[in-house]
Amino acid sequence: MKKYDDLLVEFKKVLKQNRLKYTIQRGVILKVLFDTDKHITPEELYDLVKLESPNLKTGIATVYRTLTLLEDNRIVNSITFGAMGKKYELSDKPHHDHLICDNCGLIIEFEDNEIEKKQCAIAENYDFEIKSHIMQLHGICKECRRKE
Amino acid sequence: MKKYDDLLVEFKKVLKQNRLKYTIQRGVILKVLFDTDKHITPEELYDLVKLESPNLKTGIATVYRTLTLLEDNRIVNSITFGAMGKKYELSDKPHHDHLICDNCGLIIEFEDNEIEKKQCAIAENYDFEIKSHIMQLHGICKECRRKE
DNA sequence: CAATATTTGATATTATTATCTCTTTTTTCA
DNA sequence: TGAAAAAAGAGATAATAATATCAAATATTG
Repeated sequence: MKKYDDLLVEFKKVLKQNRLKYTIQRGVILKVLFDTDKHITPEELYDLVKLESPNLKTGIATVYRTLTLLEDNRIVNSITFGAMGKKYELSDKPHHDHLICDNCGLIIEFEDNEIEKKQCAIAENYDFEIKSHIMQLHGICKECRRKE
Repeated sequence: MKKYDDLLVEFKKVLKQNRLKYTIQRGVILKVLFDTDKHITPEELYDLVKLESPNLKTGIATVYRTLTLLEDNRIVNSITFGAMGKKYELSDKPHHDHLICDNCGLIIEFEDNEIEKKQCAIAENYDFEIKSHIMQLHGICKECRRKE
């Protein structure tokens, strides 16, 4: 887990590279993401940002825009739930994928190097420059199966 | 590729299993999906349904509902594009995953048995009953890289 | 500090889902 | 069978989520 300062430095570097500007709003959003250790919806993040700096009057649009920006630059990643929206998390952990229980919403994280390698090989095969990937295994967790 | 009749039988079986009803609207939506061989948005599907049976006055809500129903039962699958919506396709091809160009939207389909096996092993390890999975490799395609 | 480019918040627009009443399909049982 | 009765679906539309637009405000550059 990176410290917040490192994360901020990385964010600023990314901004510079893309000729984008560092703003207080972007800083606050990153801070809140750093302080939150679970997957979070844009709406939840918006509420936390308002708590963190009430006098800033940050708009919801800025939250969405910043999340997209952070995701494009692999600083956060998201997972999509069938119908109902997306949840975001910082990418500051080693890369991992997700097992998702379609019944109760439980999320289990895992990583697998072999699969990662295979993915690279596939991309190479199609002459694709791979930037990121999404892998989600959907099903029913142990607990939910027990209840049925 | 299955024939439409087989597909319809499968659909009706699924409906029965879930104590759901077969309706003309659902039939038409399945038919249009069958006749369309590329990924399609709900909006596009809606327009095609109106063409297919103009006198039925199918509502857009029914299209969304039916897509969700079909997806829950693995008869169609969808891919999500970062910001802008989802696209659907019939699952009647052998299972495959997607390479997606984040620049031009190109979709390349591929399959890989080794990865599939590895996924099953992971699910088993966490005592998860796996129902489906999503794997997307995002990046920039050959053509787009050439242009840059 | 001035010039330039980018970001922001407010709000309009679009996409998707929820609600509610009326129909249609399925089931029940004479 | 074949009418009800029961259950589920449909369409219209309201509500919510997410994105686009645009004028004013804020960063960056030199």
